Amino acid sequence: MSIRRSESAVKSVRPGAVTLDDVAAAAGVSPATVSRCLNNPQSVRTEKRTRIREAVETLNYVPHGAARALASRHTRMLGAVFPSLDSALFGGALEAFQNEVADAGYTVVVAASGYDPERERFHIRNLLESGVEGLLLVGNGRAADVYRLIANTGTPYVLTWISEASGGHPCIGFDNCAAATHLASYLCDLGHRRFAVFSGQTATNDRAVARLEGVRNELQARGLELEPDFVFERPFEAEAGRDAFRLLMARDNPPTALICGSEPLAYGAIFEAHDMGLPVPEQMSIAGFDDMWLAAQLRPSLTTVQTPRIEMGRNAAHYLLARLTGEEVAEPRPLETKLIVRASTGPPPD
Amino acid sequence: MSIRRSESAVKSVRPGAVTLDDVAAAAGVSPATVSRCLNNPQSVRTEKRTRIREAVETLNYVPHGAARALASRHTRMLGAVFPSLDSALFGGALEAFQNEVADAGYTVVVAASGYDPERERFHIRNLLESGVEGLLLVGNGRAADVYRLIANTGTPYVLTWISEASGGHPCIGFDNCAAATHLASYLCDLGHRRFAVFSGQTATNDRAVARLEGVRNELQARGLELEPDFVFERPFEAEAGRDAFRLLMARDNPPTALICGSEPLAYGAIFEAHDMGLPVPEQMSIAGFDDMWLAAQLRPSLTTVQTPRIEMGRNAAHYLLARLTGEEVAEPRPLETKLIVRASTGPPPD
DNA sequence: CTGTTAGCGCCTTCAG
DNA sequence: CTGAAGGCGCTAACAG
Repeated sequence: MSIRRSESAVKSVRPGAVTLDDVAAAAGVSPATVSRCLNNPQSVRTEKRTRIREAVETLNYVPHGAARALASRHTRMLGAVFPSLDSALFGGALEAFQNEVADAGYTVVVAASGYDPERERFHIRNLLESGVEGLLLVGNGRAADVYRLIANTGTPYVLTWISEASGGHPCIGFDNCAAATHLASYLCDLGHRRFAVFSGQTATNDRAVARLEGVRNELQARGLELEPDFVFERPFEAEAGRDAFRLLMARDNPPTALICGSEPLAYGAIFEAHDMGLPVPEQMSIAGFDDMWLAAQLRPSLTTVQTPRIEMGRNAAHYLLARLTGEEVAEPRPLETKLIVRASTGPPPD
Repeated sequence: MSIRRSESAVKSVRPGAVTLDDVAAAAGVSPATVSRCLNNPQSVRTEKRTRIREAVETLNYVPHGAARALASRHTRMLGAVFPSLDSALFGGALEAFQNEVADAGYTVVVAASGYDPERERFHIRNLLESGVEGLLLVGNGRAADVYRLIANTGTPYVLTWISEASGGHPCIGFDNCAAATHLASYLCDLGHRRFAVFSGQTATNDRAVARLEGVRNELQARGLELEPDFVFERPFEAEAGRDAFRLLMARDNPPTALICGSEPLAYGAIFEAHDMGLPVPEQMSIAGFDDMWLAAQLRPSLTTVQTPRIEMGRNAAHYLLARLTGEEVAEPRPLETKLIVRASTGPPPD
């Protein structure tokens, strides 16, 4: 994360670039008229408009974003910092976000934090400096000074993947705790009484914390308990799910149901169970979180909680864009999750 | 893709933002000194440096990127346009690219084209306007005028996922044709003589074209032929792989080996074969392309071509950054691919 | 509808 | 090592 700025200056990025003045000269109008023509064509007489358009064409004029931004006080850029980008989870949200934002003539500056608060802060600062007019973040796991930094620039922001952050931050997401509770409740109803959880890293992932809490709440409400020995914190990878599953099954008196805080962990558990010859769900029910495409294709197919990742990306874009046009924007309501019951869960073995 | 620019102006993005002049006043030095202190601390006496740093802290000064870019002619932004972002394929490359770029103090502007040349052109133009100093693109499937547009701004660019584009564009990638040939050769050596290919859409994906050509070349060299009926162009989704596989197996005298131009298509084929009760590889060998994590976890595990997506992202970053510092950069050499033989391929049934 | 006039906030010579 | 001065390319009032 060390910044090595290039030692010395470099030849200008756009050496003899053609400017708006060049276009004006070529079209025989004033620079101001060209500017208008570019930003609000209707306000320019048709004849001049076509002349200007021709000049733009022949000169291959490309407006200078920084100059435009400086004068207009609009960068037309939105920023997004995701924990990671190498899966369809945040990738899907990013793609949806980008698509919406592009339709409004905005551009997306993106960064990946790797679930590291320090890197997230670094990136947020960079995005703010580069002038993003709005910011999409994931979750609420960051220090107060980061919010102060954002507030200081007056940049609108939105927290995705959660539905209510203490401190009154605008959120576009779902209730992780409730979703986990719902899943646990379903499993309890099936008759399970001993549970394991494969969780994300609670130290840097408040969604993981909430999901774990949701499970605990439900168990407690039923007079059950989640044994510390049966909770595994792991990175969100199938391989990690396999490892954890192996450890879990080596314990005395293993549980009959496993709740995974993310889908790759559940995939790994199912794969490992398969390799161990342990029948799912007959000997062990396994459930996940997110409902990626693989969940429905696996055998057994995975019971999981459907999570609105596309919707979050899209709605976050709409929210930020609305804030930028000065609209009064209502506090977004939590998005729905849906329990998708498939073949990987069933009654416990008698 | 219609642009609806917000009707009317909006209150300034950074209303009463603190400027470099404010910092200068607070620190009792000239603006120029503050600027130096920010960009080249060594050139300022230690005492003033600390005074300036304090002022920056207490005032919560955040530099104004657009102003800096306009004056210095450096936006410190790089652009990237990928076909899609909702999988670990391009997502992995993006993440690697972003990480490298961030280490150099740069920021990444990203867009997804959805494999649509028009949208790609639109996004490339937008990125150039927003001032990216370099551009990562995928493949070579675009009209000449897009390259002219880029050339006109003098922006360095690099084409990833391919190793040589006609027209002498700098490329950082691998030889899709050779990789496919290699894979086909391996299957021929196993004794297969009748092949099917599940390909990407050749109209908008030059990597898919090259892979198809690679297979054709090898077959031809062996005196074999790829029946047009056995070539399916599909979007890169498992579901599409399932569909195509069902169609394929409904044909008279189906092939004994299937080569998939992307891994999701291969996953789908394997899932469908499983559901049909068709043993893989005994009755049908199936191979893919990319070696994502699932390839090794599937049963049967997938024979596939490992593709350097992380390396491409990272190298593209290094290449562009080097070009920006004015270094003479050698034409990058093609990256390696590797045939990973697993359990989904074997000799044809007698 | 169009041209003129001032900057936007910062960097970067150039003197000192 | 530091300050003063000019301008990067464009937009946004303001007149006309």
